[in-house]
Amino acid sequence: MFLNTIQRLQGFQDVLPDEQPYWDLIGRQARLLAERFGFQRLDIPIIENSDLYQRGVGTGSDFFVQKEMYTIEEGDGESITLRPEFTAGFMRAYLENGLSNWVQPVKLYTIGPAFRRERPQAGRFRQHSQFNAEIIGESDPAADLEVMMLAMSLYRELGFAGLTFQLNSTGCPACKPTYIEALKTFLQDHLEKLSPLDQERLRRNPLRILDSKEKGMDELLADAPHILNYLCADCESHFADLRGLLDALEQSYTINFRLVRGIDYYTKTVFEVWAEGIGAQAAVCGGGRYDILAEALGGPPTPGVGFGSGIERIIRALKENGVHPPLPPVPSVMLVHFGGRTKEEAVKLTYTLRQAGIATRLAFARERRSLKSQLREANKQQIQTVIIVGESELAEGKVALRPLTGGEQTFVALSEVVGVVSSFEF
RNA sequence: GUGGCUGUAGUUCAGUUGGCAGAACACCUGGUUGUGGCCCAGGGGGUCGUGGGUUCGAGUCCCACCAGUCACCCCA
Repeated sequence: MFLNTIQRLQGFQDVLPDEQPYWDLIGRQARLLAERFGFQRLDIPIIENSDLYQRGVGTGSDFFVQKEMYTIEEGDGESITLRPEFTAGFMRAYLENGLSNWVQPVKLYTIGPAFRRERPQAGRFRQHSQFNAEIIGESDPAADLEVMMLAMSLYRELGFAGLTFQLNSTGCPACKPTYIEALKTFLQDHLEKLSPLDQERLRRNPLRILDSKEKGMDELLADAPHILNYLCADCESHFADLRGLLDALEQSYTINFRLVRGIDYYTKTVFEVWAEGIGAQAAVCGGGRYDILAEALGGPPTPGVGFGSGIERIIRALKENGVHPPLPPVPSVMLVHFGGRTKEEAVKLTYTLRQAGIATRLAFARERRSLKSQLREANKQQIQTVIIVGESELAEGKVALRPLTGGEQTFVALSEVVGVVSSFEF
């Protein structure tokens, strides 16, 4: 490498050709399934007014969350932010474009990059890509089921096992505060068992203690109050209905009362899909219901539920599961030549073949280049048939067709090349 | 923001008590006019992450910084 060349930013990645088959596979499968489930594509800007994410994510959420956003203060006083997630932007687009006047609910999906300024680690990058699906305008638990099953179907179709649903309810403004008080009271009675870190969490965001990784917390939290015992009637029946639907589908899930969200706008259902063997970041998908988000953005009360799934983590899980994507097609034929008039003829034939729909590679050479060198190139490119445009063949108005997959070299008239090559089954 | 581990060719890595910078693979060229793969020969490519220090001499020892990686914090 040359000295002082500009390098990639920390936490950003190049996706080289070798990796593209994974992206193609996942993108194709996600679009296919989303549309089979009746979701329509919505793409939103990568940059939005900072207020969207500050209000959406909530100033009452963690201060740290905002520190991890890429926010740019423009010279004219405008503040803009690279999207750290999709949900707030989807709700903004729903409100702004009058989607509440469409047949309800509206089912939308997208796929694209999101940005978070955090320290990279396994499966976490500063730019990552998400497949995102949302159902807006519907409070039926069947909508929760729908997005959950879309996520699960994607992973199944991609062909890996070892997946589990983690399911919980986070309540609503009517019942969540009561639960938080009960949890606080319990923890304060056991303050001496809390690490300094968890004592800090207790002050800042007590729910977060539930997914604490500090020692001894498993035992302590086993006796802690569970939110499911504190749900209001509405939240309780919603959760019961969702469980009933999952049972009816014979879709297994694990109730995880320690599954929490760090963001304010979540209500009722929260869920994740965990995959085995991808390190500390086991979740390939996280989602939930957000019935109070629309109001936080200044809109009318509008229920919503959805999930986001990190593509990089899916790829990581696929590799871990030994799933290999299909390889991309390579050019079927390659034109080689010896410069001069043979080069001109090779160039003409190349574009003629491509117009006929045949994937064609052209040998490049500023000077006369040995046939050996050109054939070596063709071999490495896994070309199936080489078309040799040589002086002697050209003198008879022909070219040589050399199959690299075995078989005899043949000679074909220039005018018949397209027809003959088209008849091959590549 | 915090901590562990790791930084030598495009890649994976070796490099002895401090003494001329290496291998494999990959890439390029050639092996008698223009015939691939296998084989053989040759070639290009490195401020040894960066900067300082110790030393006659540092890839090697010391310090700082940077980057990668894994974990924590946080996780939309």
